[in-house]
Amino acid sequence: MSNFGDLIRIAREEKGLFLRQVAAELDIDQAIISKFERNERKPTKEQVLKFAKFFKIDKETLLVEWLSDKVAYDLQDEKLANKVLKVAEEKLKYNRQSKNI
Amino acid sequence: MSNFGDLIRIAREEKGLFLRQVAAELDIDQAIISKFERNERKPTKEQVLKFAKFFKIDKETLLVEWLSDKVAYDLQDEKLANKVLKVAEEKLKYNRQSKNI
DNA sequence: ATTACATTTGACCAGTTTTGTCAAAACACA
DNA sequence: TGTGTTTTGACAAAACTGGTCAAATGTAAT
Repeated sequence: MSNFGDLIRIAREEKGLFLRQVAAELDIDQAIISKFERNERKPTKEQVLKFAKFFKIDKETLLVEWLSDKVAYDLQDEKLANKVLKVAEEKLKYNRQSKNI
Repeated sequence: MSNFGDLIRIAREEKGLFLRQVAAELDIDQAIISKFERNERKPTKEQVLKFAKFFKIDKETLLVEWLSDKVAYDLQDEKLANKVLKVAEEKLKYNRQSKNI
């Protein structure tokens, strides 16, 4: 199962770059990027977009990876996770409809 | 579409109680409860359980309502919400399997 | 209109969590 | 061992949460 960290680590290695170089390019401390790659820290949305641009990864792909990591993390200890996801989906559907009246 | 705030407001009104009274009973400031009822603030998990107990609402029902509000809120501006939910579900499934090896 | 009471709002504080910075430690390997 | 990379951990700054309180607003009866 993929995750945000894997995606950016693989992308970096495919380009043969060091953390230091990516750090300089994106203006993010290399220690933080190291932590991103090991899923020890979650990036901000802005940072996700920086990575997508730099590594030419599809923006949506990376955002979905990042957001789903977050949701899965929030629900990891919840026995009710599946119910929660289903209800959340309904709520989002409902909200979209309400908005478009 | 229901939400946490509606559930506890309806429960309170069915019992004919004032915010002040619920506040005293649960030891939560009435201003905060007012905000919960209008979904202006999210309660903590402990508070959710307090409400469930006091109003005799099924614990799971209320927790699902609360957690799904939170997930839906996090994803409300995301066009990718549905993809995210699907991927998050897979991740949770995967994590549970990995744990039980 | 005034009173009495309930609810809502907003400003403020405190505590927690998140994010960024840095240098030292650990690792890899010639 | 020496060189360069990555990881770790301590620390501070910034952002976010949660609680408290009083004033403002809303509501209904007199």
